[in-house]
Amino acid sequence: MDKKNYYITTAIAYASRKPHFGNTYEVIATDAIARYKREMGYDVFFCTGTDEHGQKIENLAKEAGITPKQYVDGVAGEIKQVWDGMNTSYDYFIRTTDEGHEKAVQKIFAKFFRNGDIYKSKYEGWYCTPCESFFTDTQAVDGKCPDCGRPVQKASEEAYFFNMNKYADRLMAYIEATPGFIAPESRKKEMVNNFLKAGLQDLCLSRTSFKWGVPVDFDDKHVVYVWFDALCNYITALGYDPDKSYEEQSEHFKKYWPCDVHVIGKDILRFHTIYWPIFLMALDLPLPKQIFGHPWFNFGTDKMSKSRGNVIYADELAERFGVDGVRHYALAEMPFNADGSITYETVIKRFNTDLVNNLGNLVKRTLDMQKKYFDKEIQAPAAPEALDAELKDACVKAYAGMVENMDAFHIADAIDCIFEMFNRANKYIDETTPWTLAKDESMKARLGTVLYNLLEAIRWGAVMLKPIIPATSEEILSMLGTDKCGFDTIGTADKFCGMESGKSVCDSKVLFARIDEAKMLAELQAELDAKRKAAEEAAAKEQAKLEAPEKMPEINFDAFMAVEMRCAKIIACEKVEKSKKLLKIQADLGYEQRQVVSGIAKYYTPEQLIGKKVAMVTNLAHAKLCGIESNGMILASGEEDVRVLFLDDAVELGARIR
RNA sequence: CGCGGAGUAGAGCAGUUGGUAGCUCGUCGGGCUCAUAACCCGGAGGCCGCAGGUUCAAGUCCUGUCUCCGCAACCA
Repeated sequence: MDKKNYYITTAIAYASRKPHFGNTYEVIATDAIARYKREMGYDVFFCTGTDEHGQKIENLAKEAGITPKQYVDGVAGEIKQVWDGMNTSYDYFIRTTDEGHEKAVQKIFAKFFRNGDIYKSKYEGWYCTPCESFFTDTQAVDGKCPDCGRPVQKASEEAYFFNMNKYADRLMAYIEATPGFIAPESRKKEMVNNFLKAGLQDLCLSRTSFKWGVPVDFDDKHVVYVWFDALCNYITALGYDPDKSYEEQSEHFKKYWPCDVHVIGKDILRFHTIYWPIFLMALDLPLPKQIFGHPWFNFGTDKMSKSRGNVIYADELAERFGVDGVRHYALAEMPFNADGSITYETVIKRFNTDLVNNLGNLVKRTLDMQKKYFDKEIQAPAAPEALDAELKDACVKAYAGMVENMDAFHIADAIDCIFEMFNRANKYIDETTPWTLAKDESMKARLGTVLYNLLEAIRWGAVMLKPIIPATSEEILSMLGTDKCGFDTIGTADKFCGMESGKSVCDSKVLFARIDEAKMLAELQAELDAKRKAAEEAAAKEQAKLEAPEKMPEINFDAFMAVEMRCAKIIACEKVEKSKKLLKIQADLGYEQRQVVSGIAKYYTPEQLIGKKVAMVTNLAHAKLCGIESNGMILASGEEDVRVLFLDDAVELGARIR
């Protein structure tokens, strides 16, 4: 192999709805890395795509009155459009509904079953449709999903399970032996301490409760679990053939697998650092070299969410700031290890400061002087001075810093290095005062040299910006009239001579138009308010719908009477440490005392409860919550706004309630 | 005592192996006029969460403590 290969992926986007700015960040960041690696001489394969199966999509399609396939075709198209709009240079866009992918997933599943990694058993638990997740009794009784808080349904189904523990030790050894496998480092500890050391549970890999998924070909009641289906994209996108060993795979596959880096959101690290490597071990394939869990963008200090009406879309931002305005903001503003924050104010500030004032103005003032003083003709750098070396050094330093940071995925720091160099160039103009030189005919050679150095510095900067804002980079280089565009034309002091004297530059253009901050902020704020209002109205509508709740199956009188409810007086109550939701309650039933743990800490303080009489279910199976014994249940209403059912003080302790 | 991260100028952040506390934005003042009221220079503004300790010397090491965040657990 005479070329270094580099395989990089994003997580595939779930095709339930259009991705917001936070989702789009991942693709932009991955694109910047992919472009950077290409410039560095790697043969890069950059893969992204859409995850299109699952009950949630089946439901959304049903609501829309179309088939799931029609639904995902629409959304996948929308996602692709956003990715394309952001000028992302993916080499392959995979959809999990692609025939080749589905076939391969079926074969992998069957192979696991043949090899004994998957066994058939029975699953009983609670299922949250939006989250596509099963929960055990201890996780989700009382009917709510621990992740999203929405109701879960009781589900019992025959299912296929993957024997995780068979590979846990090997995975642990791999993680320990591969520094940087989980990045950033802090995430590694979370995964190892919380999951691997605690012991893995076997993962349920099939579903029978809905149809929209890859069917298990030897047992067609089942469809494959969406996460399994989705993770496989990383190898099916390379044309993985489950019937062959690694050595027998296609040249294309072997060229790029194992993957160099999976860029993913920090929220799905568990799937990528635990389940995915284990699946690969079961396939006898080499493991990816690195999983990079990037942080998320918040809106100010809040999470972006549709219900809050604060969702920002990349393409809408691009209408105001241009594609490169959005790319630059996303890449420059996101810290490496902590969540980033987007506000309209910072978007405008960064745009004006970096792109308009520092970069755009530098290019324009330099080109305008070249035109004014030399009719655009590039002069030979014939009259050097000590000052010139400082500018040259700044360029060399910027390149070295950019490379170091990009290699570590510290994209924002890499951008800082580049803009610091532009800053130095602006200062150089002040130091050399070309307009003064222009007044003295004898300084003509010096003036030509100064402008040459400036043009060259701009060329270096433009080349360095290729991975970040490719369209702008290209535009600057074309204005300079140069074809020296690659990383190989910059980097060391001896290469500070790419501009060719005798050639001409082109007319300057305004690269980024200055934005009136107050004016646009007012516009954007008005839009945001409108969105908020719409979200509130939608929520109100939703609320109105709830007046006719879904009916539960009828039960007979005996079934109802099987629930023993009695009046109890709360005699002591305290918060459960380490828990946001739980109160530990001692209640007196008259004939005995009970300890009950209740998840109402958000709504009641202990003082509000002590001395009150409440309705208690007394024959509920006891359980442990956060390690604390609970023997009963305090009745309360509501899901979002919980209210305890207090009883009239006249009710006798221990009195049966029916 | 479940695991881990963070608390530094008005805001957002850097501070590597302990040795005069920096950057960006904002703010105040000055300079320049090639340029998109852009560019350049300078000032003000911090007892580096709190309390102890080690040291000639601590944002940086140790101990304790408070607060915030992530993961896990969790609404009987």
